[in-house]
Amino acid sequence: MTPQRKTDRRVAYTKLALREALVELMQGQHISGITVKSLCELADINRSTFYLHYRDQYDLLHQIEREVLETLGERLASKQDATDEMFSKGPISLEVMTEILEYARENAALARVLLSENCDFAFQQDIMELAQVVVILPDSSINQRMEDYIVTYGINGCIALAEKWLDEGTIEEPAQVAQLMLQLLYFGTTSFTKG
Amino acid sequence: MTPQRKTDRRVAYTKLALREALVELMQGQHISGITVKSLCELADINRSTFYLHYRDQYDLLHQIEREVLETLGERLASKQDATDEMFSKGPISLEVMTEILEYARENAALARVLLSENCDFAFQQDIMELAQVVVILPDSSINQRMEDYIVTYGINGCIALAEKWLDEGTIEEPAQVAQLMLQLLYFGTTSFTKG
DNA sequence: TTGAAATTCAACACTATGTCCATAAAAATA
DNA sequence: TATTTTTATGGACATAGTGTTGAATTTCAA
Repeated sequence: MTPQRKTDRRVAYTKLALREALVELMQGQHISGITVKSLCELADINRSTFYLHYRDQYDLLHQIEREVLETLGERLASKQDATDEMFSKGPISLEVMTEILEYARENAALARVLLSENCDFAFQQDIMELAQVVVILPDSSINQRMEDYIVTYGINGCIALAEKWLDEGTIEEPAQVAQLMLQLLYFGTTSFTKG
Repeated sequence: MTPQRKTDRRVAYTKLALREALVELMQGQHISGITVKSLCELADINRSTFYLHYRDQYDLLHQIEREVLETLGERLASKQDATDEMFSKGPISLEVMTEILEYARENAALARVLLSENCDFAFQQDIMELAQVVVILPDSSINQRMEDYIVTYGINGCIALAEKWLDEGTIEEPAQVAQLMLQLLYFGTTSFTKG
C-alpha cells in the first residue's frame, strides 16, 4: 500500500530553486528569451534534472501560475461568501479587490513578474475571472459589444495600475488602491476634479 | 557630388520583405522567440543579407516602430494645431484620438502587432506621449502619485480597448471608439447605466 | 555597357536543445 | 541500521540557430 506518497524533499528543493530562478530571470526578460541552461545555472540544478520535471521554461511558468491561481482562489472564496448575499451578480466588491491586492503585496516579486509583459500567458484575465469581476452595472442599457469593450478597458486599466503599484514598492495600502480602482472604474477621472 | 543617394530598389525590397515577415511572425509569437532564420526563410531573403541591414530581430522591430511613430506624429501635428488653441494643456481631444484610431485601422495588421504582448518595446507609452495625453483635468485636487496612477489606468485601458477593436476587425467607426474611450476615461462605467 | 553595390552561397566556430545512460547521492522503508 | 527505491548528476550525442567571413553572382544606376 502506498497511501499518497509524500513529496520527496529533493524534488521539493529542485522545484523551489527553479521557481525562484525563473522569477528572478523574468524580472529582466521575456519568458521566451530565457534558456533552460541559464535557469539551471542560476538555480544550481543539473540540466538533466530540469527535464525530469518540466518540458521547457513555459511548462515551469504555467505550473507556477496554476499554483498561484489556486491559492488566491481559496483566499477569495471566504471573502466572497460574505458579499455574495449583497451582490449576487454585481460589480466587484471593495473587499475582494482589497484581498487580491493584499495577496499581491505578500508575493510582490512573483506578482510583478506574472503581471508583467515578460509573462506570455493570459494570466491577468484568469485573475479577474477568478475575482468574478463584473464591471458593468446590471441595469445597463448598452449592447454586448460595448459591454465587452468596457470590461476590457477596466480590467487592463486595473492591472496596469496594480503593476505600477507593485513596481514602486506598494507604498499605499491595498484598501486605498482598491478604492482608487473602483472609483476610476465607475466614475472616471472627473470624479477627482476639484469642485 | 552625391545629392542624397536614392535608395536602391534591392535594398527597399529586402527591407519590405523582412518587415512583412516580421509582422506575420509576430502575430503568432513574441519577438524574442522569433529566429533570424525563420524571418529570412519567410521573406525569402538570405540570412547574410539580413545581417547586412539589421543587428537582430529587435533592431528590425525598433526601426519599424520608429517609422510608425514618425508617420503618425506628422499626421497628428496638423490636427493638434487646430485644438491647441482650445486646450493648450488639457485632456486629449476627440479629434486626436479619432485620428490615431483611423491611422491604426489603415495599418491594422501592423498596429495589432505593435500593440500586442508579442511586442517587447514600450511602444504604447510612446504613442500616448505622442498624442500628448493629459488624462487629468488641470484643476484636479489630487497629488502627483494619484495622478500617475490614473494616467496609467487610462492609457492602458485605452490601448487594450484599441487592441480588441483591431482584433475583431474594426467594426465600429474610429470616431465611435474614440468617443467611448473618452467617456470611460472621464465619467466611468456608471455613465452607461440606464437612468 | 560598365563600374558599383547588393545579394547569394558555402563554410566556420560557437552555443543551446532535448535525450540518453551510467553513476552517485539521498530518501524512504523494512 | 541496512536495503531498496527514487532522485540528481555528469558526460555524450545529434540537431539547430547564431553571427561572421570571403568569394561568386546578380542587379542596379549612370
